[in-house]
Amino acid sequence: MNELTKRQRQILVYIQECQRTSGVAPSMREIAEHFGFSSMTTVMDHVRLLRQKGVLENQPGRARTLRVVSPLEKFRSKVADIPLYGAIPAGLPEDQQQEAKGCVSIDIETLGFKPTARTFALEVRGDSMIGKFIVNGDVVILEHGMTPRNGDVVAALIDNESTLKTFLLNRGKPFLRAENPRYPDLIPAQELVIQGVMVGLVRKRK
Amino acid sequence: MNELTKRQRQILVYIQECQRTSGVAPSMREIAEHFGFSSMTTVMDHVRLLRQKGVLENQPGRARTLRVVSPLEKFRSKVADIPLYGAIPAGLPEDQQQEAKGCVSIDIETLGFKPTARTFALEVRGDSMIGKFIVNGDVVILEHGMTPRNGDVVAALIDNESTLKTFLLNRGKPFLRAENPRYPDLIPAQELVIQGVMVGLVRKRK
DNA sequence: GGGGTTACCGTTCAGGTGAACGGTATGAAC
DNA sequence: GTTCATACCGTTCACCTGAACGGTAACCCC
Repeated sequence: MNELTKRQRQILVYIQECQRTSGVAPSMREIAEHFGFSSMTTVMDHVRLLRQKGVLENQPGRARTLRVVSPLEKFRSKVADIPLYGAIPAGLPEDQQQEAKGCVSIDIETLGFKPTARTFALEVRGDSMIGKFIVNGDVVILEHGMTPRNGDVVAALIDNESTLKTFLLNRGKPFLRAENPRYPDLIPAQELVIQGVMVGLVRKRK
Repeated sequence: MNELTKRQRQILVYIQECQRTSGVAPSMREIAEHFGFSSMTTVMDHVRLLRQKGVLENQPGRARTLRVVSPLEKFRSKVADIPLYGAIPAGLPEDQQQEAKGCVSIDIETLGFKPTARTFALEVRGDSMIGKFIVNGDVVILEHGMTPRNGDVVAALIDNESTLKTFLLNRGKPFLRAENPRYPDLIPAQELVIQGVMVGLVRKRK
């Protein structure tokens, strides 16, 4: 009895579709029109059943408040949009999301961190950071203006290009180190601009 | 001139807040009530200005269609909710999101993969997979029922617990290998149940 | 001081909208 | 064959809602 019928599933999918494409839930009449119903009651019946089955919510008496309830609802947290830059030239992300080339959307619970206006993402090129288990193609999420702790991964501006390094405190002095035996650099941090501190990482299947 | 005034920002934030908390945009009168306006025109004026400045959209003539436009709008793709299991006992994720302990929400563009009902996430314990640059605390996203390719990371059921291994084809025969010199196991894949193939990974700051 | 912008008020109206009335047809279950 | 759930129709009503009318006050800029 708690199973959805074919028609009910169609209606649920349509409501979901509307929310995703236009961002707004359909009105009862719009649902009727879409399915060719000539009566409002038909829609009301379906909505009532879907609500009884716990897969749909609405605020009575108010327009367009239909909302599909997912089983994961109770776990879902806020989703943040983080701009993905191709490369960060000297300007730092002050002038904001103008030259973003993409967008990483992820919930803040999984990220373990509430993004700010100074949070951004970069795609990793090369394997200079395999020592920190970061590989080519990974997307790293960074926070600009954050004070790095010893051992943190940071993005630094080297030769007009963002490069990932490990931030180290050696006798109180900050240094940057590449995590790859082929590049055993150790650069005094003062000489460089630190663009951001790594706060997260996303990897997709190769 | 394209800057928002304090009042305009307040109204924009309120609209955003409504969408996030109740999932529905406020009506003009609800905005008026919230700010103590006794006239509808006040709200209409603000909405008109916010629309002119390109930070707000609405579908004329239809109720509750206010939508905040983000600068990242054009890059944003659909966000998928993936159940995060604490552990997967023998049953496999057939019985669905009942015993999920969390939810990973991420956009499908970043994930590089459109999740299905058989997609799930696991938290990595231990460093048996550091050879594949997967560390303790990482959240791996897996697809159940997918055929693994040579070298793919898979979750297998060992001693009633999900363990990550590398899937290898050795002279046509499938094997599972732990990516840690301390565990040089090489197990014929037939003896084990492969619960999923890794399709993504999320790491948060330690 | 005049013009432009912002920020409000009060009112009216047409139409969108949820909700409820009562009805029919179909198929599965017992 | 009766019962029940689903799936539709047609209509009406109150009120929510967007949109537009015209007006006032404050502020900044030139």
